[in-house]
Amino acid sequence: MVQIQEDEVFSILTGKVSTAINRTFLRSFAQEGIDITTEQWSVLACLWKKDCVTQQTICTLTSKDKPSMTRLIDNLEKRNLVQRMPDKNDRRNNLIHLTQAGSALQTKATEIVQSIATKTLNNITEDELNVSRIVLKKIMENLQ
Amino acid sequence: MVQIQEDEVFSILTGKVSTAINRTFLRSFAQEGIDITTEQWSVLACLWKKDCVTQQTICTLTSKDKPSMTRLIDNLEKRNLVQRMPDKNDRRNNLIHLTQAGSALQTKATEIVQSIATKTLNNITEDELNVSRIVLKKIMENLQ
DNA sequence: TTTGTAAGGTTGTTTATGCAACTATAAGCC
DNA sequence: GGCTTATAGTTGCATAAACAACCTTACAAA
Repeated sequence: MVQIQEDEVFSILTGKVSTAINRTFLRSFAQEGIDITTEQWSVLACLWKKDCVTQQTICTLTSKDKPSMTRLIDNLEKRNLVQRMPDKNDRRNNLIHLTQAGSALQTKATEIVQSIATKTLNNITEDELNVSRIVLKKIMENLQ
Repeated sequence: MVQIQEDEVFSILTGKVSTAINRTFLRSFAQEGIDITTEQWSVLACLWKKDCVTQQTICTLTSKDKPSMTRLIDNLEKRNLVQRMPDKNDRRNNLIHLTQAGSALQTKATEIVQSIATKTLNNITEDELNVSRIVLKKIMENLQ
């Protein structure tokens, strides 16, 4: 049995790492004059790959629940970055559509995220990164 | 430069892993009839090691900011798990003191956390874990 | 001793998560 | 067709994070 106490792995349990990354995200976006949160970015990132999908689809892609998504989309609509569209084929669905402003953010935001990733992963070797990928994948499977 | 896109490392950026762990925490505690959140647990865990410390000390240990700590302590006081005590030597300080109920949780909660850790890290080798420790440490330094 | 500054905490606002309960629409089954 | 069940989305409530602004107490320097 793996004994966990007081080490770096422990801190992932307490959310230290993710809140640190989240803070960096928020500050970097704000610094560049982009007024969105990390979570809003994660939704936009889905739409930049494939626009006009249902809220449920985005839920699955981002591992968020339906109420969270309702409110995220609410906030993105407030900022005029996306728009809810009715689906003629299934009236239960909202199709989430990027506005022009939402599309326009892609280049800049992607640059910022890339630079955060570069900074965050500085000094970490390709091998270490590959092991981490495996570990993260196993963790997600273990939590299924 | 490390190119980040669409992989497991990416998902740590989006917070997927930490929210999944957080969900597991909440459910496990609830299932065992312990009505605390992950964040409340992280505060209690500090106090179980050393009781009667200032809020600021706990902030540092948990990497949370002062307003977050004020409210966490508020909620822990509501549940009668800790108590704010005045510090005679420096009246700016609140010394946070475990109640009997707060102390009593330690054994059970520690068992639960240990079992979550075991489940979460299932199938991960000692070597992989050690690399992950290094990577997490580097990430925290990079974000410092 | 007075004044400036630093440190510990609190409060307000916005955003987000978890869960439960709810509405509306769709689809399968008798 | 009518009933049941599943799916998509919303709302309410409690908790938590980030940041800014604020109050109180301590301390150091002029």
